[in-house]
Amino acid sequence: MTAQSGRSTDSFITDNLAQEWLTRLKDNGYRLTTPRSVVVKTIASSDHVLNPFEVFELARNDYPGLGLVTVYRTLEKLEELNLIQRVHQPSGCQSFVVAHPGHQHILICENCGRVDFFREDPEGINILMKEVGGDSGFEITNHWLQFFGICNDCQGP
Amino acid sequence: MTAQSGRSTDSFITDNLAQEWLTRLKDNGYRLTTPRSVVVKTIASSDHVLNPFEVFELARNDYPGLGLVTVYRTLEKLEELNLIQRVHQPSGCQSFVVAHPGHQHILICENCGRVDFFREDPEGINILMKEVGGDSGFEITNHWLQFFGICNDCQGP
DNA sequence: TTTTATGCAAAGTATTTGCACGGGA
DNA sequence: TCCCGTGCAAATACTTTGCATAAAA
Repeated sequence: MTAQSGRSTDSFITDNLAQEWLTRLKDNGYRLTTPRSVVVKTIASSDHVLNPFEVFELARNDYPGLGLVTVYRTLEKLEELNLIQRVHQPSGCQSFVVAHPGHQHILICENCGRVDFFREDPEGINILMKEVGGDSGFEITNHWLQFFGICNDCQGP
Repeated sequence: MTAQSGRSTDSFITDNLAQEWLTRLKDNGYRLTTPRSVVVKTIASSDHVLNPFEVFELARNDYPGLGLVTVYRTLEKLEELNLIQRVHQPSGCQSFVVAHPGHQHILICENCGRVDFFREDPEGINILMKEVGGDSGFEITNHWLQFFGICNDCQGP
């Protein structure tokens, strides 16, 4: 897989998202710098999972002087503010994507890394959680549900 | 969390499992050596997730000369033969546990790493998979469902 | 006897930390 | 001006590879 920005055709939304993230950073006492906003815009405008090096490569198109360390440090802050979330895949768990908080679950394209989110059927999962807890003696606190597949663009002709 | 073997009181079962794994290794052209069987027995007799270093520490109790590299190489073979599976947790995905193939899903104690497995309701998931696929245009090929909680032994008094 | 497995040491890879300098507020 | 953020380089953590020796078959 090659790194792609996957920029939405409606760039107004993603630019707004980047703006919102920058405000959140500022509100939390962090400064607004050029390298930081370039990294923020790169991630906020992508609907693909990106690992730190992919973010670095993409962001360097806009700001060649960027250092990989700054990418790591920015990812750390965005994750801390719950603006991005780490994505676990069979190949590893170094990639990040725009966070979708609440009871949303991720859907990942195995070919290109594009992600989509869906709201789970809360009843089904809750029933399953009770059953599983009862059988095992565990007190269930959390769950992960995610789907893998092939997105529309990656499906055959 | 400290590494624990979590050996079952009914050690007959787990000794059998280790024996079965050693036979599988042999059938696949791998030799039966002391370091290898010590590693195999360590993992096969544990119901906790274990990372390579934890396996190393536990196995060294039985065979002090063991090298960490042998642990890595044995884990590789056991994973390849689908006898163990990698476990993904918020903290990372370096840990392994006895594999439960088929439509079984994992339940992990956030405190001690003990695992249990449960069989999902295939109907419920299939329905959800169809819904999710339809909405997103993805062709769903696989899914992950896992629960986190506190096991019986780790719950308050 | 032949060939695989082992453990050490070295090399990779991924990520974090130390530090002097530059830029934001 | 003050002090946080940056990029480089070095350090660390984790995993894999090269190689001579030891052990299985």
